[in-house]
Amino acid sequence: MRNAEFDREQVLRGAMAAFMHKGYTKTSMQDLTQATGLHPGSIYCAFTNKRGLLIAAIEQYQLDRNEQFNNLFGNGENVLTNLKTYLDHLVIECRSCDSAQACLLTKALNEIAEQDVEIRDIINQYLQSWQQALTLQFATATLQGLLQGNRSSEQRAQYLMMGIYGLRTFAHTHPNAETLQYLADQLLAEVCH
Amino acid sequence: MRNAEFDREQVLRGAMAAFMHKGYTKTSMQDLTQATGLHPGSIYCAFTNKRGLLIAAIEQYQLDRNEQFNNLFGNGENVLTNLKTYLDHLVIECRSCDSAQACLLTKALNEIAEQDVEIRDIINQYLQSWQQALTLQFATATLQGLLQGNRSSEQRAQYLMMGIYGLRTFAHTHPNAETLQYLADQLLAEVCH
DNA sequence: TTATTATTTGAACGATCATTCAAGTTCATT
DNA sequence: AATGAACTTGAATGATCGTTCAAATAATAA
Repeated sequence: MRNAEFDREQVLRGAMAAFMHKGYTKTSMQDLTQATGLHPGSIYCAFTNKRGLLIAAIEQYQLDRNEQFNNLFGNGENVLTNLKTYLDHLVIECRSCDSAQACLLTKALNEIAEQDVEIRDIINQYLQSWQQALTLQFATATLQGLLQGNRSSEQRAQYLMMGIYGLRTFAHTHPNAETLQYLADQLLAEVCH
Repeated sequence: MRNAEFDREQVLRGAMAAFMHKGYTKTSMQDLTQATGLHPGSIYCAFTNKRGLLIAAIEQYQLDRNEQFNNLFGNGENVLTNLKTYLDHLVIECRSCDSAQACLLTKALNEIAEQDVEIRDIINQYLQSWQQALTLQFATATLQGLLQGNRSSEQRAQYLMMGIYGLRTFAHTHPNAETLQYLADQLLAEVCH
């Protein structure tokens, strides 16, 4: 017997970065051997093929994002304050124009959703669980009497998801920082109304 | 001397469809010869290379969309009615899950914005002019006293653009028709407030 | 008609792609 | 120490990629 020598998380974060930078199709195995530090044979041994590496990278991405999310919203603070912080972080991320600004889930969804049903379903499942986590936050805020209006928590979460998707795409068009911040603030105000 | 035999618009619409279906990188020249009816040599003679064909297809896409836009908003009707119709059409387009649902501008922006500055700038210019057309509609509506609140027309247009981007991505996650329609209605209500 | 110039054709090209595999290496188990 | 199963290595593979080009064709100008 023998265990793998590489650090799986480190390898997947390298692959994540490569996929986010160039997109799935344009990222070659040569790029991936460089990004992961693994030789082709090792990648195929551990992840079956390039597609398997993408799926594993997407899973790791979701795990990382989930941890961030829980760290922020699990602090016992006011839900609305946390939402504000959450969107502010998003704006900062969108402003730093490096490739890590992209969300791997939506990037892959846009690129290969129509070509690969299995990957599309995996991504949709992750996005759905993300939306449910937001729904839960809105439900908590509702119980605390922090929200106006009579929309359901699910409706608020759906609208916020739509807004986050939109903000990310809007950021690609290179607006100035104030515009992005304004849109985020407007979105938050709308979703709490 | 001799003129080209093919119908340029027809060729570009075929290329558009291919690029929207598979994305730029995944669309092979073989796909493009089939989609356009042109042989490789003719494509290279007319559009320099695959990239040139994409640029021409993007231009044609913008021309087509622009014509649709002007046909709708140039009818002299109430601006808000037209905006409602506009978003309803968007929802229908998002619901029909065929590849034409995607916006070629945002699809290409997502895929190659970071890799190709020139194409990114071209797309951004078209998206900007689209936003300006919306700004003009909001300005008209403001003059007619149709809008509440004191936000600028440009701010409303930016928010609507963000919403449209978001709605398209959200549609990729396959929500039911009512959810999409709800989000569109909510977006319109918000942007007019 | 003839000369000229542009387009069309489609086979061929080198480059690069994802993938494979046989040989070498390593480590838990015996 | 010996065994054997699992991982690593990296060159090699066939397939496919975008692109080229010389020959054939067509249309305009002289």
